[in-house]
Parts: sequence; structure tokens; C-alpha cells
Amino acid sequence: MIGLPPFAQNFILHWGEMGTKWGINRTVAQIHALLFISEEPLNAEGICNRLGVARSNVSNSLKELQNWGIVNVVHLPGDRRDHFESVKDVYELFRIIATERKRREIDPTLRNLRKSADEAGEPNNPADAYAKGQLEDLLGFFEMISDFYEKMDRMPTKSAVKIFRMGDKIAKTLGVITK
Amino acid sequence: MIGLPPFAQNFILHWGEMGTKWGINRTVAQIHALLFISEEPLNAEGICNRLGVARSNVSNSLKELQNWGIVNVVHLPGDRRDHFESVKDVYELFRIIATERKRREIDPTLRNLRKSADEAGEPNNPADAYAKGQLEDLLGFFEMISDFYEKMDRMPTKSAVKIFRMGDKIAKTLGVITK
DNA sequence: AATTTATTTCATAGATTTCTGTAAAGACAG
DNA sequence: CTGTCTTTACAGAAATCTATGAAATAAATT
Repeated sequence: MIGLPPFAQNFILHWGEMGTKWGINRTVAQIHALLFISEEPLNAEGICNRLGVARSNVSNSLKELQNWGIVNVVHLPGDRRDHFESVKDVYELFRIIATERKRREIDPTLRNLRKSADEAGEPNNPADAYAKGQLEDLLGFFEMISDFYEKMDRMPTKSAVKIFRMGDKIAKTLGVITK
Repeated sequence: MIGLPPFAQNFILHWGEMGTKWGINRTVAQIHALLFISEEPLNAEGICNRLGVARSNVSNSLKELQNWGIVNVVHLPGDRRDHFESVKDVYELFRIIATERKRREIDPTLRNLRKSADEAGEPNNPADAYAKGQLEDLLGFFEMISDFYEKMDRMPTKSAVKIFRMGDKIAKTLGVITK
């Protein structure tokens, strides 16, 4: 990892590890980290040099980041190479990631749970009845999460932040006790 | 996958796939799915038979689930084998998972971001200054999420659910516009 | 203590994912 | 159209992760 100050290396390596814990390829996460803290857009070659990974790996990883919608191509005048830059606003970034995860993970799970609960029909034994009940509970939970995501998505960032910051005060206002 | 109705198989297979997208071993997720919809605690042997995986795999996976705190050992009278049951309440389940993910992922990231921002010191060039600024933004975001988690954890389930369900109404009450 | 039953550990086989180098394709200037 | 620069696709190598069976350990029963 060349030409990067230690604090940046620190962060990039950690972000890479964190990525793997979330099912995201290490290199993909590292490239994202690099672009996120880089003021100027970088070209693929530059990313290669800094992270010390193969050109083709960078190419594929960049495509993956573009699929997620958190990295964009830009062109600099007088340079025909593609340059890449990350979404720089933290809230915008996580909003995009949340929306994408919902689409890829929550939505298919909702469909599966509906289908499974449906297929269970009228259970003819207690075990199946119990299982169906559990699936319905899970479905209810995922529906709640899904609706919440959508509400957040329609909200301006400021409102969403307020909800996160004031979570406990809101609960008190609603007349419920916090332990 | 033997002795399970199709709707249960459906769910277990999907939960397994979903697990892999979240960095959780497929078998671990499948075992959890099975225990979650099973009214009675199951022993390792029973899990083997139903899922068709090796005994040792089940043993290790069960240990992993116990580390997460979402599966517990119980003993049935007159049977010396360990039996296992999942946390059955959906809210309780996700509360535990969230707390655990915070501990394993958010907290280390907070530490790393603080360390990195700290190491950056007084940047002596604009690029480093920008990078440090981005890290500080990220740190602020993770601190917000971390605090929110903790607030939720101290709240009774009902209050947490209210916040999730009423997200947009709350925002309106706070005097902010939803798009 | 010996036997039976249950569980865990561990080395390795197997599968999957990731990374690389090369070759092909595409884009552009002259 | 040709030559150069750039990006992408792909096949195989390398690394990582997962699952297995056998052996070791532990626990209960006789």
C-alpha cells in the first residue's frame, strides 16, 4: 500500500475487514474506503498502485461498487481514462446502501415468507401450526422493517437524523417508560 | 432434508442463503431457522437427520449460535442428550443480533476511526486534511448509530416498535416535512 | 472400573471465492 | 484505417472457507 499516510492505510485495511464481515469482498471495500477519503477522483491505475492489487481486480471491484450505486465514473478534461469517485456524504452513502440491501435481502425474504406461510395452508398438526405461527411473526417483523426503510427513504436526511438522535426522548413523549 | 413439510424446507433454505449474504455460515443459519420454527427443543442427532449434514458440523454450528446468544441448551427429563432451542420471540431475537453486531462490528470501527483520526494529527497537506474530515464525518455517523442502538436496547420492546412504526408521524410532529 | 452414549476436536478433503495475467474488445486520435 | 491507450472478459492459480469422518474426550450407567 504505497503513497498513503499511515492513518489512511489504517482505515482502508479496517474497512476491508469490516466488509468481509458484512459479506462484501475485501478489495471492493478497500477501494471504496480509498475513494471515500480521496478528494480527487482516481483512475483504475492509481487505485492499483496505491492498494497493490491487480488491474483486473480493480476493474471488477469498481463495477461492483457502481452496481451498488456508491461509486460513479467521472471524466477529467484532457484525460480519456475513466476516473472514479465515491459518494462523499456519509448520510447519502448509508441511505444508498440501506436501500440496496433492502432490495437485495429484505424484499426477497418478504416474498419467501409470504410464500412459505401461504404454502403452509391450514396445518393439520400442532408442529406445523406452530411453525406457521413463527413464520407469520417473522413476516410481521420484516414488514415493519421494510416500511420503516421506505419511510426513512422518503424523509429528508435531517428528519431521519433527528429520529435517530432523539430516539429515547420520542419514546418518552409517546408516554412509554424507558428502563 | 427429511421429515420436514415443504413450506418449512422453503424457509430453511432461504434463511440459509440469506445468512451467507450477511456473512453467516449457511449451515449455521439453516440450523437456526430449523430451531426457530420448531416448538420442541431438538438434539444434535435430530438436527443432523433433518438437514442432512455431518454431526460435527452441527456441533460446531450450534456452538456458534450459542456464542451469538440466540440458541440455548436445555435438558429434557429422562434424556441425557443436550437439546437446543432458539430464542422464539422475533423482537428479542433481533435485539440480541443487533447488540451482538454492534459489539463485534460497530464498536471496533468506532475505535479504529478514533485512532485513525487521531493519528492524522494536524494534516500538512490538503489531501490529508480532506481525508481526515471524511473520517470524522464517518465517526460522527457511527457514534449516532451506536448511541441509537444503546437507547433501543434500554427500551422495552413496545417502545422500540412504536418508534419503528411511527417513524414518519414522529418526523411530522417534530416539525419537519416528509417529501 | 468398564461400558455405553454423547459431544468435541482436529486434520484434511472439498467447495467456493478471490485474485491474477493474458487476451480480446472497445474507443479514440491522427 | 491504423496504431495506441484503456477497459473488460476469462481461465486458471491461489487463498479462504466449509464440511466431513475419525479419534479423543467427557459424562452417565452398570
